[in-house]
Amino acid sequence: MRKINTTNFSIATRTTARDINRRIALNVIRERQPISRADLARHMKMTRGVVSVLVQELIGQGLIYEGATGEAARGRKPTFLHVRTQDRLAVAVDIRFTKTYLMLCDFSGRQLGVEIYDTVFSVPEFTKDLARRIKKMLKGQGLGAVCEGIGVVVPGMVDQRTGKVLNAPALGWRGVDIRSKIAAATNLPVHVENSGRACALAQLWLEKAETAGQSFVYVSVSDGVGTGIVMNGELIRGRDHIAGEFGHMPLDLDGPRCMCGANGCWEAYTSNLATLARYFGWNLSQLSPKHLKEMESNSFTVLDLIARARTGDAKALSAIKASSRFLGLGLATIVNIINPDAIYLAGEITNAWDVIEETVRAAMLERTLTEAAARTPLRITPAQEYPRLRGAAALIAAPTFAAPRVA
Amino acid sequence: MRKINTTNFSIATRTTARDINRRIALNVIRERQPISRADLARHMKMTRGVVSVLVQELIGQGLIYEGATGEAARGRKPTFLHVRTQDRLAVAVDIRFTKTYLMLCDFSGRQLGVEIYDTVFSVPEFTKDLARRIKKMLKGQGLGAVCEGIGVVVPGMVDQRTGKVLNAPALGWRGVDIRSKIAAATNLPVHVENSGRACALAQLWLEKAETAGQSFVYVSVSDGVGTGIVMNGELIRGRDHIAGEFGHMPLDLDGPRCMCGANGCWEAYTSNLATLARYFGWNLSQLSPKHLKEMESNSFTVLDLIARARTGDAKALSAIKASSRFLGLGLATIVNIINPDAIYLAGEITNAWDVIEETVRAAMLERTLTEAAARTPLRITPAQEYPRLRGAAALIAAPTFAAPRVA
DNA sequence: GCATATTGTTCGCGCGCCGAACAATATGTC
DNA sequence: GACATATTGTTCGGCGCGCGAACAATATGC
Repeated sequence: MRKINTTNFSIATRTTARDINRRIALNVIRERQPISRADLARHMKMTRGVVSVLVQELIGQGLIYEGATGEAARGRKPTFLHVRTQDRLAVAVDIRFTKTYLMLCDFSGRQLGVEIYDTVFSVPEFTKDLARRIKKMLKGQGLGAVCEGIGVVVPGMVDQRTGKVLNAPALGWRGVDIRSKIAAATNLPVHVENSGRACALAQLWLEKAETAGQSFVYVSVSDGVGTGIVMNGELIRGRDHIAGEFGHMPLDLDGPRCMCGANGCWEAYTSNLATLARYFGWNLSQLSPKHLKEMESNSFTVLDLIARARTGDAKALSAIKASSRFLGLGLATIVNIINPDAIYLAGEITNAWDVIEETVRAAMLERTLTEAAARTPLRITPAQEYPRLRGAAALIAAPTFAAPRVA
Repeated sequence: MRKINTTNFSIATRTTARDINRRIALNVIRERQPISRADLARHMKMTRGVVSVLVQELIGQGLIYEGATGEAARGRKPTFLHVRTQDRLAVAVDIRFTKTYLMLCDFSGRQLGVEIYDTVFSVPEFTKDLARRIKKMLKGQGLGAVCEGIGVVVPGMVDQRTGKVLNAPALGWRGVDIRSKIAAATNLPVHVENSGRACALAQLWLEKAETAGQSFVYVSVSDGVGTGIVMNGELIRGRDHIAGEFGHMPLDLDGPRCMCGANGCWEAYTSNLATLARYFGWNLSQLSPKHLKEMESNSFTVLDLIARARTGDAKALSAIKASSRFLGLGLATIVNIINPDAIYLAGEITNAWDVIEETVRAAMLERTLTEAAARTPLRITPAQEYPRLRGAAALIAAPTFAAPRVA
């Protein structure tokens, strides 16, 4: 029951029906490939005649191609259709506090190359260096393949529409128009996104949909807590392109100081930093960026903490369990507000899921308003490599498959 | 950039284009009536020829009608079109702790009659009584008009899909299938919704859209805090139809006990009850339903408190300001999570907006992640009568105008 | 060789947008 | 009053497109 926006709508022209059906066909092929025209027609509940034409057009647009012929018990053998993703490339960039991650991948998300190097904080130098690396990376590829854009993930506030980094405290960037700078240096389209939303995009566009999970929240626990909201198959970006920041909802207005400047954010209770602080007895409120840098180089991570807990370190276990409880309390609030089909969980702490699940679930039950809501599926994202980078790639690949705007 | 759900989509048939355009035309007429065919064609950027046919169909369906002829400086005078709403009726029911509100209105939201009576807590008696009152109310109307359904608003958890009241503590109802009971007693279609979401529906479907405000949050501060989220012109209902409960996000995990059973919910800090409790020095944690009942009959409301504050009662002013600060802190979290185009505010406390605006804004700035976000428009809903009842009516009227499902 | 089954293509039909022509209706001007 | 002009609303041929049915292509089993 969506209301039509009478100040900004698209009427249906005589090509609209076909545009819609062609795009649906592309998506069905994408999810069920390899698939024959006849099967496609059955899934779409259309006649083979129409599907045949749709397929012809998609082939003409270079979006799909005919593969091998399949087997059939009787009758003519089907011609399999595949989405053309192998030779459509995207460059993904994930700029983080210590390291910058660079990946080349195709439109299906398959990795073709990864580079990790120390982050350069000076914007001009960073851009120049990045352009050089991308050029080199693309040269390594075969000729047929074409790079269709660069997706950039930044930890902080980003205006996806203008491509500006509003505020990325970890990098010390404020009001940096990173998109035009990289676009100018590489001569490629550039899209910029925040890390939490990027992960949600990756889940939406590059992972196999387990159920009809068209509404979900992605929660990534790392140094901070990044989140992205997907409703009805659409990433929520918001008026100022800063939507989705569950990490900074309060658990206690007078709680520990958070990186964002406020007090008692969820992030300040359940992030990796919070967990380590709890273990080592640090006062999170007094940690300066300098301390953080030292800690990174110190290189004792939550993964190490989990290992200690597994070998019987009671203090480690209690630090992890405390963070898990806060994790669950935050998830309960997400459930009360969004009531999503599922919540995806990522981050180092999920490696201890067998240890913490019970605590997380119990905490959720403490604050969810119904028992059914407390049973919201929690899906641990399998140690999929580089979710942020995959999200950056999804920024480039998604427009090819997105639903056309209608009404 | 919406992803197509490949397990549940609608292909475009040869009538889809017209279905879409007909519905768009209906909505444009609705928002700009009276309007001529020629004007409609200009607004829709279609030829008059097509619009003429669309209009003919809408008239045939009884959705619009031709009115008077308008004036034109030169040339043939236009025939004005109007949406037929006067003789399409809806019954709205708002069941609350002390009183039940019953309203008859047309599809434009115009009130034709209101009845207020003591709430009957026994479900069979309530139903029987309600059916009798509705029958009588409808008899009072002219013959031509037809009632197309009953919208029911319940304070608590409601599954809109099944029509069941999951848990309404104020009424003591749990697992009551109120929809089929009322439907059976009245022989009319019944839709049930939670109060916060109903208010959001009313704002979306029955109020003139000030801007292209297709994404907003409605916050209603009364005994509790009810909220509804509208994203891209669609009310968020969620997997279990309990989405939108910002009222129960925590401001402090160890804060005062809330009606919902958890501690430190936003509601427990900024609701009318919380404000009054602050003024009278009550301990909210220890208030039983019985106390609440007494307080209601006591009939000292937040409106009285505001009056006292205006006449110089410093204690009253400080109680109001304290609630306002918590209101702003909660709004900041809403902004960080949803980043809506606007937030609509309703409830008694908005009558003191001139007094509290500064406090609310300052509190928002404390926790919003960017300054732009802190400037999210706050729209005080003009003392529109009975927002819940209007939402109940919107439940019945909305399907007539909603966008058709495509792709 | 023939019946049968399945895939993929082609074609007539009717729906619906598009553009243009046309009818209807008004105002101004000579 | 005749005529030019302007605007609204209708009609009609052209063409895009889904739909159903017929047909061609291609396989298996007897």
